[in-house]
Amino acid sequence: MQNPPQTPPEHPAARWERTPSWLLNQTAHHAQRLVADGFSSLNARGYHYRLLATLHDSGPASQAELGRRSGIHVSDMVATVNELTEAALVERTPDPADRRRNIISLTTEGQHRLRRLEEQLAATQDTLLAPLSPDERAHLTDLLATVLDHHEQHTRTRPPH
Amino acid sequence: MQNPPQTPPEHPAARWERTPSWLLNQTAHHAQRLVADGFSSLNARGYHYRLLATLHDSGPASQAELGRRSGIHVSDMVATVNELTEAALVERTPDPADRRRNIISLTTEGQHRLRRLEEQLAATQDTLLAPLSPDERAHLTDLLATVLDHHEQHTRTRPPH
DNA sequence: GCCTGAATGTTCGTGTCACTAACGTTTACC
DNA sequence: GGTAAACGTTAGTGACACGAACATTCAGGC
Repeated sequence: MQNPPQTPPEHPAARWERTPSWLLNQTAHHAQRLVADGFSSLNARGYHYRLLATLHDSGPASQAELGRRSGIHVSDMVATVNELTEAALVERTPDPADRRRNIISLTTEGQHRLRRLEEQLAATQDTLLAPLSPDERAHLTDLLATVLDHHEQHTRTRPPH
Repeated sequence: MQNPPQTPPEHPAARWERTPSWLLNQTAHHAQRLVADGFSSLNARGYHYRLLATLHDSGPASQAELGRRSGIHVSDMVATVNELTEAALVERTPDPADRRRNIISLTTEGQHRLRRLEEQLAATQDTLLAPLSPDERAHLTDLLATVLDHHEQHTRTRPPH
């Protein structure tokens, strides 16, 4: 049901198909599928990468803190840490200074895996933006960032931690 | 991305936060939330709008055909039609010419509801793109459409019929 | 020091979108 | 007439994002 230029009669592309939110969601869906496919070839999914990257960027932390940094919900964090622990990519150690907390840290294996996921992700970006020139890619990124930033500031009345 | 001068200090934005696929997904997520919120104030969700709009655009059809036109999976179509039927926005009539099929058609109420959803959606677009100028909005739409078209043609090598 | 209130980790459940598998019925093709 | 396809339906999965509840542990006010 694609609408090639020569689609004459019936469906000249419904109006919602040119709606920014629709374009955004559809494009994001394609992007997500590309990313997910790339990740799943390494037995990972989005949350895994996000957690590993967050750990690599700002070091070991409690699950709650990691949730804040990565944007992963605390309850999803549990499962994510479980999975990564089972794969030995991450370590869960009780915090001696605060017995409520677990300290999550990257293992060496985890760092390796992160690197491979990152390569995968970079390759995916290229596939995703294939039809755009470098200038267009930059412009798209800028526009998206502007929109995103705007809405994050409007929804995130986040208390400093 | 934007490093607005006032970028919060703590986390200098992990690298995945500048990745096109990330920006796309996050922005789409905000968009989807805006849309969903707007729709849910009218007791609807995305599939409802898509089905109503598809019906309005290309007229009554079987569920399978509507699935093809709207991109809604056949099995989800069942639930969507159920819900809309229950709300009397749509009618499900057995096709006398083909007893496998149901013919789904818009009711008058359904047309009204569609109009209200459309108004909602239009308002949401404006909220979504608030930080962009008209030119920027058009450019963003174009870029997204380009990417989307490219990937739709690449993934949809679907046999027609 | 005690008590209250907050934070933490955890389990369970919800919602949306997308998609797969299976099944019975009905139609179409050869 | 028999096989293959299409149709509608049910049920289930997966990813992502949230909410509610709960027990344990810590921290601040008094």
